[in-house]
Amino acid sequence: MDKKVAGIKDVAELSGLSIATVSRALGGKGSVSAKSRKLAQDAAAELGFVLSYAASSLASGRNHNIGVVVPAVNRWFFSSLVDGISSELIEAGYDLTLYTTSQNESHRATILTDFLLRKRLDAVIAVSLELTESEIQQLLAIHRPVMGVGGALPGADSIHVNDFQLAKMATEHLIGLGHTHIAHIGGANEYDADFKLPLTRRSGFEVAMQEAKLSYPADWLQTSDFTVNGTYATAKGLLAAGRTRPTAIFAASDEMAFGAIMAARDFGLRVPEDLSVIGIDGHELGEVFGLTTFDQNPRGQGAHAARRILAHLEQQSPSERVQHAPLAEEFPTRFVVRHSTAVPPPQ
Amino acid sequence: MDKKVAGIKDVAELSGLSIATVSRALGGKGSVSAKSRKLAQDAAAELGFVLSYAASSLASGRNHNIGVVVPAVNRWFFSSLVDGISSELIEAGYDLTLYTTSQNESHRATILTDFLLRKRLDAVIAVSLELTESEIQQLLAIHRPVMGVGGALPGADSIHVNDFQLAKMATEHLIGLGHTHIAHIGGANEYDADFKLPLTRRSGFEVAMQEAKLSYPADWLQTSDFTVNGTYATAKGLLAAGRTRPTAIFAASDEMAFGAIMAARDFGLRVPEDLSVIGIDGHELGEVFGLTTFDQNPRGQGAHAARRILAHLEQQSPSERVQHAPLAEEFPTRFVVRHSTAVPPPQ
DNA sequence: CTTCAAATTGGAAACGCTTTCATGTATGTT
DNA sequence: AACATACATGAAAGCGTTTCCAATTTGAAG
Repeated sequence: MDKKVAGIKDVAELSGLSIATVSRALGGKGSVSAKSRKLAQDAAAELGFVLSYAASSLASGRNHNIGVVVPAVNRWFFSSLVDGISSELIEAGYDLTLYTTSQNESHRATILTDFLLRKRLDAVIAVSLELTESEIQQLLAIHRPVMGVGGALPGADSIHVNDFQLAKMATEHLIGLGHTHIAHIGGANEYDADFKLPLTRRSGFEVAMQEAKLSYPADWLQTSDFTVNGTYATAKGLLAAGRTRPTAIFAASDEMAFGAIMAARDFGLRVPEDLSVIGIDGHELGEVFGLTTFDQNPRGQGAHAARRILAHLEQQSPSERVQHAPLAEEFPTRFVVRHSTAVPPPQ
Repeated sequence: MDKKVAGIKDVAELSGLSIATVSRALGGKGSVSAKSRKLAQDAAAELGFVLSYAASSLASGRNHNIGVVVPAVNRWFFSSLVDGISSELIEAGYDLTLYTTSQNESHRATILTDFLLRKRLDAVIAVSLELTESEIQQLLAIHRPVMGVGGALPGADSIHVNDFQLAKMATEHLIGLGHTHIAHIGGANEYDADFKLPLTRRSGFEVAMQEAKLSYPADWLQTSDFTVNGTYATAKGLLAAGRTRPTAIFAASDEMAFGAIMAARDFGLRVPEDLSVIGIDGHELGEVFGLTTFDQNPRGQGAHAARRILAHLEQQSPSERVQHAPLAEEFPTRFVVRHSTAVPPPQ
C-alpha cells in the first residue's frame, strides 16, 4: 500500500510546474518566481518530498559534505575542534562526515582510499594528521580542497599554532618567576607520528632552558601519553619523595598538567606554593584547576578552518576552482595566567 | 591536460571486461571469477579509479553511511559514544555523518528534514535526543532504521541504562555507609528536554531517601549544567561555610562529581573523610579522582548500538526489511567503588 | 561424450536529480 | 512605440553506478 516515495516528478505534477522548475525552486539555484517557488514547496510538503542527496550529488557534482579526520573524538582537544567545525557546517548546510584514525592504525590507509577518495566529500579537514604529499595530491587531483589543522600539510592550506614558541614562552614564564628547577612532561614518541607536536614542544622547552643557562637531570624530561591518567602516573614518579624535586613543571598539554596537579596533591604538595604547573591548550577544566596556560581555542580553530574551507568551496564550481599557493596560517593564542604558577618556594 | 577523472567505463575498457563485471568485481556484489576480479582491480588501480558513492547510492539505494545525532561532541559522555560508534562503523565500511544539535536549538528541526531525511543515510543513531513519534515515523517511512541511545524512542529500537535504578543505588550506597545528610546535584530542568534524564536520576535519589526515611533541606537538591565548571560553582554554594553541610553528595554525573570534589577541596574538606561523593558515568578521570561511580561504558554502548543497527541493515534490502517490534534494551553498568565514599565523619 | 545446474558475463534499463539550451515573457530605455 | 535586457520556464541530455535478464561458460555427474 505505501506507495513509492515521492520523486521530484510527482511534485512537478502536483504543482503543475516542470521538473526543472521544481528542482530550481527546491534547490534554490536558478531563478524562480516567488509564486512558483511556493507552489513547489507546498506540493513537496504535501507529498513529504525531499531532494535526494545521492541524485543531486551525482547530477551536480556537489556533495555538501565535508570530511573531518581526527585521531580520536574522545579527547578534549579534538572534540572541541569537531564541535567548532560542526557548528559552522550545519550553519552552512553542509554535512560532516567524521573519521577517526587512531582506533586502529591499519584503518588509516583504508580511510583515505575507501572513504575520502570516493567522491562523497567536497573537502577534507585533516586534524593532526600527517598525509603524505601523494595522498594530498590524490585529494587535490579530484578537486577536493584539503585543510590541515594542527600542523602544516605539504601543499595544502593549514592552520596551526606556533607550538615551539608556545612551549618556549611557557617555559620562560616559569623561568621569569624565578624557577631554576623545571621539569617537562611531553608526549611520548609514539605520538610523534603526526606533526611531531610533542617533539616541537619539547624543543621549545629545551631552547628556553638553554637560553637561560639552566640545566636539569635527564629524567626531568618525562613523557607520557596525552591523558590526565597517564600523566598522573608519570608525575608521581617525577615527584616521588626522597629525591630532588623540580619546583615547576611545564606540561605539554592541559590534560597533562591536570594529571601533574593531581599527583602533586597526592604528595601533599601545594600548587603553586610548592610546585608551579603550566600547560598548553585552554582546556575548560583549567578554570577549576586554576591552571596557567596558553589558550589555543580549538573550538575557534575548528570554526575558522570550516569557514576557510567553505569560502573556498563556495567560490566556484569544483573544476574551475583556483589552485592558490598553500596558505599556512598561524592561529593566535591567549596567555591565561591563573594561580597554578608562582615564584618558587624559598630554598 | 589532466583529463577527466576515470570512470568505471574506462576501467572496463582497460581491463577488457564489461562495465557490469567491473562493477561487480569492485563492489564485491555478484559473482565474479577470480581472474576477472584481478583484471578489474588492476585496471582500477592503474587508473586511480574508485567507485563514486553518489552514483552507487543512487543506483543501489544503499549509502553505507549512518547518521549520528548527539547533543554535543565536546562532552565526555557523547564523544565516548561517538568513538565507540565510529570504530564499529569504520570496521564495517560505513561512513559516519555527525550532527550536533545543541549548539543552536533551531538547528534541530533543520537537521531532521534537511539532513536526516535526504536519503543520504541508511540509518540513524539518536543519542539523548527525543524525536517525536512523527519524526520517527518519517524516518521509518523511508526505510531508515532508527536507534535511540540514552533513552527509549517511541516506536524505535533503543539501548539505555536504567537511570532511575542507578540513581537509587548510588543514593543507597551512601545511605548504606551510614550517611543521613545527603545532597543531590542534578541536571537543570532546561536539560530535561531530552529523555528527562536529570529528572529520572533525581527521582531515584528522592525515592531512595524516602524509603530510608531520610529528609533533607530543599536546597540540598541542587541543579547545575552537566559540566565540571558549573557544578564546581554549585557545590561551592552547597558547601559554603557557616551552614549545615551534607556529609555526602550524589552527583548526577561524574563530571558533576568532579566539580563537587574540587569545590570540597577548596573548602579544605577531605574526600571521603569529611565528604563522600558519588557519581554516575564511568568517566576516565574517575581514576585519578578516586571517584566511586557506576560505569555505564558509553564507548561500549556506542559500539553496541552500531553493531545492532548494522546487523539490521545487512539483513535485507532496505525495502523488504522486516519491521519488528521496537526493542528497548537495557545496557549493563558496573559499580566501581573507589575512595570518594566512606562512612560519614563522627558527629 | 552428453546433459544439466551453477557460475559468469554483457547489454541495457533504471536510479532521481541538475543543468544547458532555447524559448517565451516581463521590465526598462530612449 | 520599438528595442534591448533580464528573468522564468520547459524539454531533454546527462551524471556514474547497480542490477535485472538473458546468454554463455564451466564443471560435475552420468
